Amino acid sequence: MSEKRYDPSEIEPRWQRVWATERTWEVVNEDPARAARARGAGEQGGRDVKSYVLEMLPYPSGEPHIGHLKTYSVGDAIAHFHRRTGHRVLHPMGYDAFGLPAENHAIRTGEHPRDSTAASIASFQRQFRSWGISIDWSRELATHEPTYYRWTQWIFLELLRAGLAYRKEAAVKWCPNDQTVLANEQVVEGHCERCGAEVEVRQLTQWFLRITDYAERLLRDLDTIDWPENVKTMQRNWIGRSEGAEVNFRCEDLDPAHPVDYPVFTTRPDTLFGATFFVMAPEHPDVLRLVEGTDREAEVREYVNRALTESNEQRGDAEKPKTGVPLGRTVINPVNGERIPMYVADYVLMEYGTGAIMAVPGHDERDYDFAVAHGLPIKRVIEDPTRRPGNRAPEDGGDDEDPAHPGLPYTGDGPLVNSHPEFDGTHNRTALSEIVAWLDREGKGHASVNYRLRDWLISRQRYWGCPIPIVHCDSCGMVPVPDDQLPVQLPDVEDYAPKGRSPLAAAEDWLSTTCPSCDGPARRETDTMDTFVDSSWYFMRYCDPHNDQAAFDPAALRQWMPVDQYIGGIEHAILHLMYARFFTKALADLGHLDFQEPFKALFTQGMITKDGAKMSKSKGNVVPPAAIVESHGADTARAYILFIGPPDQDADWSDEGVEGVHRFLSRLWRLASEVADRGKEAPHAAPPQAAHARPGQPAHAPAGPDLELMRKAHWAIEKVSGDLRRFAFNTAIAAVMELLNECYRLRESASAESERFALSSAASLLFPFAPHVSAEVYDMLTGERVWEQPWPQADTRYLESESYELVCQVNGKLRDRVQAPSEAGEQELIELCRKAPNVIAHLDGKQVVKEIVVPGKLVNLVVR
RNA sequence: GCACCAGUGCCUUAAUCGGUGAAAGGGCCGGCCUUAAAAGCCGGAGAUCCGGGUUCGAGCCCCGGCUGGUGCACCA
Repeated sequence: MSEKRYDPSEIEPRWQRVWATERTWEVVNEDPARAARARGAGEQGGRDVKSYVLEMLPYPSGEPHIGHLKTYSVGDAIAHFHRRTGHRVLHPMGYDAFGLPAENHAIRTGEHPRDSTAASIASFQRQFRSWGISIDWSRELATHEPTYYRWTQWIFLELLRAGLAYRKEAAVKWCPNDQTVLANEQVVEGHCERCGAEVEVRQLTQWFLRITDYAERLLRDLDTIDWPENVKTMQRNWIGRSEGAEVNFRCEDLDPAHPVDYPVFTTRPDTLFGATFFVMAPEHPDVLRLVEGTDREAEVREYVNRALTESNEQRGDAEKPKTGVPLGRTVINPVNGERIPMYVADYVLMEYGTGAIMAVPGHDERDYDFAVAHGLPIKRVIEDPTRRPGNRAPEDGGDDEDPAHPGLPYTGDGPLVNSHPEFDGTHNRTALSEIVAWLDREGKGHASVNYRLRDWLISRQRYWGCPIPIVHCDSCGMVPVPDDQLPVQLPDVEDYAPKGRSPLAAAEDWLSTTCPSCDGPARRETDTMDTFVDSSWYFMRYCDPHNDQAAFDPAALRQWMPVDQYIGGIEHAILHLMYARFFTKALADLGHLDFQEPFKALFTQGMITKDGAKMSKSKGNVVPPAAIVESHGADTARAYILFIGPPDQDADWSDEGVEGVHRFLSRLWRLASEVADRGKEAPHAAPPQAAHARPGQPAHAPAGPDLELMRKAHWAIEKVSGDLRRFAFNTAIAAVMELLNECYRLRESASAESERFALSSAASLLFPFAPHVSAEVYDMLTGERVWEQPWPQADTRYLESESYELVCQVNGKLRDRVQAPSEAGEQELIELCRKAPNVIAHLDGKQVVKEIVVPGKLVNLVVR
């Protein structure tokens, strides 16, 4: 027998060279007129139907890790499948090159971030090529290149001109370790998302993007896109829409002639009559004014200072007892004129609503805790319809319920009580809208919607980012850099170490400039942008990557956008995916685009773990993809990572599993060489193109082992096609394994022609997952290039047969099996079943009370 | 605490509409081949988290519980 062995180190570079020299995966933009015609042609436009397949761009740091291998293996499988099902596929690659890791590396080593980033990008490029990913390299970009960030700056200025970018002083999250501010989204449980340091609060003047203007649309349009439900839910929660009312509480204590109205936001205006006190956040600007010169001042000052210096984590702990101090002032409840005492307490947040709340301890758990701790009155204003008077609440609450306030706090629905004769007895949901209407008529409040989403803070006091194109002039103030002077280039600096201000402030030559407006002396803005700004529009740049007149030509975007299939990690469910949607909507409003959502469909892949734990350098359990490619080849690495489990779920890496997949590819290759050799001895064998032939007449009607093999092959075609459409790559690969097992089982008995057909079909189906060995095997068997072949079509005649095995059940238990003709009717099937020997035995002396027939499957006789 | 997802051989996964005796790979065991081993080929053992319900029939649907994961969490 042949001594040849499956050798990926020889096969893989050979096919990679073909794809590189022939530029197989490049697509060119069509001229707009033709593109418009193609769009008009609609779905059946065949080759002209575009498909934009995109994986989230990598952050180039060090070399690619196993997560990258998974992302691009998934994306490449989809890209190949789309190509072979008649789409023009755009599948580009780029690098999210600005960011903290490169800068931190520079601080440690002095190596310029540009150099370390370039080295890392080179390593990513090398490995992506060695994995055989089908990328259109002609569109490659990196966000740190001036040719790219010039347009990032232009977009910033567009947003500024539209009033969507602004500067304000605010209490912001500050990372003491990275010495920079953070976006809300980058603070995880009070710690910096990147370095884990505990985050502090600082008052700083910072740049923001007005994403909150888009809260409603970001929420609503989630219904228009094909994304995983859990990602949509996370975005909905993050946006946090609450419907309620804004209600004014009047304070006459300072100056009765000039009362002050303090608005509060509440989702429960139906409980207004139960408000027994009023609480302000420690940051509320009026807190100190309200106590100035009173005997409360000292205590309040002390409390506010303590609250402000407390870490987020300490303050945010929901388990912490409710603290606060009285202000010695009162406000008037607008619905009943009652004067209720004012407090300052740190459980009220300045950033949400108005920074002040009405407290309804009878129907809110936090207010209840506070009232109990401070001896404040607790009033029931909503009856619990399920509660029996005198009865303890069932099970829970029986022990820890406060006997003084049975059944409180109660947050459910029910009729109003103790409120107002007009509302008592009305169901609270009805009363709610009536009370809001009444407030509105009286000018004491109005319906209102609140969002949890905050504006996006984009300033970073760091070096390695996109400079903000603004100049500060003593006479003109803040002046945007004119478009024709972009980009504002990032200068070189000596010292990257953060000192609480941007390292750019030390670049004297760069810093001092002239005002574009008055030509007087001016200083440049020294903050850089959050890297999420860079990645919020890169998918558009791919459509027109070399344009030096504009960020992109709208006509180019019309050809490719939106992205048809976006692929990336679930960790970007909120940050990147929300920001990119915001940019798209803002740019659409400014007339630069004509679509509202950037990513039509999203696939989020799960994490690869090792021994159940996240891979990390500190744990020493990283599996570098390069090592697997080296030892087993890229095809094995790619196919294994897709075979390991459903791609949207986390999966644990196993070295044995890699061996198994390698063995599978090896068996495919070996049997294919054997069959190809056999074919040479029998040159008259028909070229096995049956997979693509119309269901017409086969050369001969296969029978016996040939028929079995043909059936299995067509079954696999059907199975893999369906699995690919639903991203079930693991089961698709398993189906090809089954097909190959069948090829081995029947290799002595089936004809060379059938074997060839089955094996070339297996290679064709495997191509999206293991392109090199599939191309090799297909070439050996057919002399054709598999990627130029259309996706195989299952011949339905092989999927059904003239007879099948009918399952005969008695009382739901399998008793026998008989052959039944496919076209047999129900009565015929019942007769067949009743005649089955083992069924007769079980029917003995019993009466059949019911007959259940599932055509094509079974007959169940119910007896008594 | 709330929400979502998941529990199938030793491990990782599969099982369209509820319809056969639960499938694949790895691991393990045995056989063939070999002087022997590896590789290869052939074969084997081995599972639906627990308790109820619906049904002629439940891994699949419903209810309750247990376990694990993820997200959110003082958002008024």
